[in-house]
Amino acid sequence: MTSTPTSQFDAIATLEDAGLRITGQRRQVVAAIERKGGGFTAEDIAAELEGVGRATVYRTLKLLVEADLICKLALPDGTPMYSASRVEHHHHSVCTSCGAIEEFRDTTVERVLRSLTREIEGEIVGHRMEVFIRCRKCLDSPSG
Amino acid sequence: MTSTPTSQFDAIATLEDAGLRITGQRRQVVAAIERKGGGFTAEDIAAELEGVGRATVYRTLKLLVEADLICKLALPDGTPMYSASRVEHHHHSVCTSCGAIEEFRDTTVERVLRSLTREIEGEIVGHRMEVFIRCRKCLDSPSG
DNA sequence: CTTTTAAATGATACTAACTATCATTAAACT
DNA sequence: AGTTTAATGATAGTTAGTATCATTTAAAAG
Repeated sequence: MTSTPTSQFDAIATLEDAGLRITGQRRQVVAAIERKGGGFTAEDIAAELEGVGRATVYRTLKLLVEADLICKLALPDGTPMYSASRVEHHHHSVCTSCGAIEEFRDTTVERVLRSLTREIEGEIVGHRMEVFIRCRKCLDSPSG
Repeated sequence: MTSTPTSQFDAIATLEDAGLRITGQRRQVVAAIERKGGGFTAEDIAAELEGVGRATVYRTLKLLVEADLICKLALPDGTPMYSASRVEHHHHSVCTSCGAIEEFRDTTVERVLRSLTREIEGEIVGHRMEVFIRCRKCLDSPSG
């Protein structure tokens, strides 16, 4: 038995707990996200689910981001990508060659933020950190 | 005599050194950026410089980003912002209330990246970090 | 200085990633 | 089953850019 990284039922249950209606479309979006390995775009999902309107896809992704069930991040040029969340308080590595997105968890990032509390005027309410990489697969490929 | 944080002549000289032509439009975009305090959008610049075409504004901003003379960053919702660079290897704090953007320099961030070298599969080629805050001015204002 | 030439510009149209509107549909509570 | 109100989808609009290409102009050459 393998682990269930992001269970559809978790996501659906979380939406339900938030007082939202569980519609067929929302189930389909959640299921489509689970089928994706790394990152994906909103248009990926919209193209895959022809029976679900584009507006609904965007609305559902926004709900999932707000519920911390998925993350919205950006490539170096600003192109938005989404990624299913597996662990809390993580950050992302993004391969600039193949677009693969991985989560990583590093407590030192949290330590940096605490040290910034002394350095930054004002109250820290959030942060974003992305590390851009050339992943092992791309480095090992013939085009190296 | 006050310091010249980002001198127009620096930016123009850098573009010139890169073998680019120094046009009136590029001078105007650089001058407009210098007049801005914190962050700004491409449309801010385009609206301010009616004599310069929108496409040229976007093209020039891209050149300046590539030359590390300005940074492109994003608000929590992904809205892109630009900010003139004053120091190297810095990161940004963005006030989620008033949009003020400040640079900060923290060597611990660089230390985190070095520690990630051991944790992340692949080669780190870049990173982005933004800290979202409520700035002192907004915290101190009546609406607190 | 004038000529040359290739880079830069601006107008226009286009794309990507959303967001607003609003009539219609359907969860889910009773 | 009936009611209510959230959710949907079609459409149009917005924001942030990019592509095309005829025209202009910086700057190198003569």
